[in-house]
Amino acid sequence: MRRSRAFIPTTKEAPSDATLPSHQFLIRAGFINQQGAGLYNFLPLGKIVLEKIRAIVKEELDRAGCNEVQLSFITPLSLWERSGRSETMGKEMLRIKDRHENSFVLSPTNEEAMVELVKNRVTSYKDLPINLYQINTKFRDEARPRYGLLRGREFLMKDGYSFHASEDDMIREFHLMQDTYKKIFTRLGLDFRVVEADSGAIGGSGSREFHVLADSGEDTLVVCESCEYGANIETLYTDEQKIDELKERSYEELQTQELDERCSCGAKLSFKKGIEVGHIFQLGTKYSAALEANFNDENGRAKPFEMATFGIGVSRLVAAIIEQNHDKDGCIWTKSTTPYMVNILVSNIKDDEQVKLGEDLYNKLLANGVEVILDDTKERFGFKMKDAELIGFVYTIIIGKELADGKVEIYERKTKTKISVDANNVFTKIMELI
RNA sequence: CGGGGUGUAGCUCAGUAUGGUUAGAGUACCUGGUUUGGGACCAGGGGGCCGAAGGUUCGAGUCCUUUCACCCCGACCA
Repeated sequence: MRRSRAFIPTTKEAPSDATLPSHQFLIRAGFINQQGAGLYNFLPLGKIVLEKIRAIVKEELDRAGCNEVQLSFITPLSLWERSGRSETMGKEMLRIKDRHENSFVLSPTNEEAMVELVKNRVTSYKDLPINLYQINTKFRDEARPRYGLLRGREFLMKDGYSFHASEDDMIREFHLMQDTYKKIFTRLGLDFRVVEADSGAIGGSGSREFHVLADSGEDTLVVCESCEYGANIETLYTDEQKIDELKERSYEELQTQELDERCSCGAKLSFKKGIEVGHIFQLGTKYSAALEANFNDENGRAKPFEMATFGIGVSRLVAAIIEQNHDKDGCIWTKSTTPYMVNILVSNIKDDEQVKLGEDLYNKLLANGVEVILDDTKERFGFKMKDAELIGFVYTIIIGKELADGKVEIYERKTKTKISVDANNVFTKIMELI
């Protein structure tokens, strides 16, 4: 992509109502813009990032044997009346009527629809297990949307549902998905923790949340400084007062807070803030029984499916990545999520030598499958650098005044370091880095 | 859903108390010129139904009524 042809509306100032870094930077850098309360448009850069995350999620799930489907976003209200959630979900479900006065709902989640899909189509234990998922728009009419993409009303979510002949098999799948989710968040380049979200009813392992660690997270976690252990304070403590008191503390205050308890591995525990980006849950037969979705077991007896459900907040991840990876100048994308891996900055487009090298390099990188953008605008050096830092490309190749000595620079956004390399070697060097 | 707040140029905001020329600034944008390593400079220019509707008045961005939208704190939620 040529910057001169790209729709990337960057601004020096953020709208006054954006408070979080991810919200401010994603808007300033031209990734998203707000359409209404909790409603966001994805501009070209935001769309690229969203698709990259989606692709990684899909790849890992498919590898784990899941089937991608796409359910209708609009669902008949009757489906929700049968499960009882028309009542329990209340106003979060946005209801609409068609021209025939039939009532529909914008899908806030899809347990019912997935059960309906499988019911009477998967009828034998021989066809189980089966794991279906989709990456699709959800709508929840939140009382108070906020924090940009972190809590929107319309959002992109991966929701998966598995069906099993036995509880044991369902638990096996649960652990498989837990491992798969770890792979996904690791590939995204995130510092995350898997925490127990429910230590009660279903025996301690029934529900796990995946949290991206970030100062601005809404959830307070206790994590081990050595092993993988982590827990949400809402489930760790039974004392409501203690939970409320901890919730009110800022990130800085929590950092200095000493914990009396120690992890079972012996290491120290500390408080962290987290953004929930994934949740896996053992459902049992709650929905299959309610909707009479049965299969025949070895003895030919009808039994409701054992089920589990698995969610990832895809659009929320876009913001979570930036909450964890930013500085005062803007976004710092991870290698697997950057909208472009390489930004070629031609410092002065009136300098024919600089332009020629920029064009050659651009074409060569394109030919080698590198995600590259060529900043061929007529802006000055400082403007282009600020823009590159705000957007957060992983690498920027600076073609500028040092070209007179046959040198160019490779700038790494994360560390803000520049290394000088021979113009002849820059292609080889950048291919090594990416 | 309870409490508080804000709507004026693409964006950030003045102006509203005490109604009174043609509604301002910065930034962004356009034109020309000078610049070219950290969001340049000079000159010129375009851009507004002052959220919407109704009312008071000779006169409304400013006062009154209604309404819509958005934000913040809380409750709720994954």
